[in-house]
Amino acid sequence: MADIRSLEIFYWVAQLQSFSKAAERLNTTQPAVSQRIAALESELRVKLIDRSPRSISLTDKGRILVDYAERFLRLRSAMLNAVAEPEAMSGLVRLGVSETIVQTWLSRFMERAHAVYPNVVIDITVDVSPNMRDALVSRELDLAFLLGPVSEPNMINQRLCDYPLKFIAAHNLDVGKEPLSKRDVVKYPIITYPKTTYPYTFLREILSIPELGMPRIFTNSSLSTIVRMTQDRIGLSVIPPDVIRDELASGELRIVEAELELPNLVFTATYPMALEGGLAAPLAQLACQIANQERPEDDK
Amino acid sequence: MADIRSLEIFYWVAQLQSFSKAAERLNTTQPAVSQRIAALESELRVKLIDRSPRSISLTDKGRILVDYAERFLRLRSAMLNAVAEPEAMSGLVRLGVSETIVQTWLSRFMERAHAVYPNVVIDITVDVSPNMRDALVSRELDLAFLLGPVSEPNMINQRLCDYPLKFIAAHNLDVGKEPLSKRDVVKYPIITYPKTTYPYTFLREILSIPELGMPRIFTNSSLSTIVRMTQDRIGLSVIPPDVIRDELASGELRIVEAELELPNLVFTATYPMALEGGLAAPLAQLACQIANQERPEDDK
DNA sequence: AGAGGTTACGGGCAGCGTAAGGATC
DNA sequence: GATCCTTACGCTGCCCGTAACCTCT
Repeated sequence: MADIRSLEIFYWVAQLQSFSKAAERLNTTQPAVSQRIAALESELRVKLIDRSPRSISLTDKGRILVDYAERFLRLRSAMLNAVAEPEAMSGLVRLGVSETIVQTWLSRFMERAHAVYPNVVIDITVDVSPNMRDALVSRELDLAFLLGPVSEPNMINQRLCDYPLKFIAAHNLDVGKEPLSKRDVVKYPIITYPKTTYPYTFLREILSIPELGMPRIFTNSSLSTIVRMTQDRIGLSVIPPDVIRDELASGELRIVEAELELPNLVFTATYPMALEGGLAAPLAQLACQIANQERPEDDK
Repeated sequence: MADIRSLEIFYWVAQLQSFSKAAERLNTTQPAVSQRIAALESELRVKLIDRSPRSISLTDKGRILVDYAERFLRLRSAMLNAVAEPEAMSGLVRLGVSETIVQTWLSRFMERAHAVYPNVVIDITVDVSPNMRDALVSRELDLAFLLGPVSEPNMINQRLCDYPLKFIAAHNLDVGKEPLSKRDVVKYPIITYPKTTYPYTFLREILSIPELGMPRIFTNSSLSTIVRMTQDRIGLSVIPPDVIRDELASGELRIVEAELELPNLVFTATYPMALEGGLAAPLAQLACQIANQERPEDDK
């Protein structure tokens, strides 16, 4: 009676405003969801959901129950974190990751995560931060490592790491020895993150010189392509040096000093409150450790 | 996973420090309890209970889990009270009742309770208050209507009703017209509640007259027997007039005024916090209404 | 016709109760 | 031997998934 699983299912139906989406989210079938909700309603002797053919909405009692369901899920998370061994944690976490993180410490994170939580399946999606922000809000992601805090209610942001942005050039691109002025910089095409992201908008703003018109900024959603383009001397790229540590070490690429003040990229682990299983919080914690620990070269 | 039923069972095992007692309490068999606990332990990958052959004790993790289990049960109660129709409530409530209550408004309470919560089974035990206090502490009762607040931690007391104590005599017992002095009173045997109860100890205290020795106090755990003894002119009884409303109305018994200050009997509905199902709290609430509503004669 | 929810049906498995086993006093 | 928990085993009933159905756009 009053099974917690039913409440979890009801919670997701309420969140996603759809039986079928909830079924997908919970890795089950739509009839199963339908049945659980029906059972819950008959058990409580209360109608919880108004089924209009085209969309569903919660009744008053339903709205109250969502609140309780959320408290149940939170309590379960807290309980599992408090008493269960990590091996006991299981489930699927939909993790969104910014490509910058992929190029730096994601693999280390995945290793550790799998070691600590061997029974947790992590589903990774690589995308740009604005998309992931939307996906978090619409509950398509459980957790994301992305750029900047997400200032939505019910979102928890945990700071992971700061990466400075630098101008990067191929070793054989002649850019002189002195720090570049703004006018020097705009002689080259600039290669950086996609238009929807903060680095792009910032560069577009700061590099605008009225007499010269728009700077040439090439964007690419694939970091490795940006790196490749830089190696091919297409232009200067603006990325964190941390993602090209190998190329810097081998001298293939180098940092070009400039007189421009570039902001740091701040990454956060962001997740909605009250997630089922409570996997998001400990994984964010783990990511925080990984992101701030010594670099792998120090291990050897 | 992390079924609330398992937590409920674990909670009772912890409370009663016994698998078999928990099984009895939950209307199931001892192997079923054993199995649930084993499943819980393997699910959390944690040992929860130290099984010594002669007694069991909780591990550290077990102690933490009891706390969470209690919070789950409380949350479930709150949820059911908030969203469920009363008909959805079901289960067994072990109710202890003082005989005074039986003689006054218990039947009305049972009627209403059955009307509002048709699927709740109430198991009534009539006993004296000190026994019920022990039974509450040892969790053999879920709820009791008894004398005075029970000042135990984790017990909730809700005031139900005050009944004045009076000296009662048979109509044909000659006791004069004037209010009786203490010396008048002790000429008669006094018939009242059992030795373990507050009225007895109070009377024994107040009626002690050094020159005359101990007053004769007959005690009886059956109120109706006390009434019968009073009718049979064995002596004066000290009981609340409310329990003999019919006999007073018919003139068979009468109140005898005395110069003694007798305390009121204060009844409370008392139950341990964090009970499963959340039935105790609403039933106590209902009892409070019944106990304070107009008397049945006013209905007609 | 297609999206979205309900109803019908069959199979798998969890959980319960009965019964037997084992350990300690 | 008595008490108390565990293990073994068969059965019931729940829950899930497949599939057919309904309804509204």
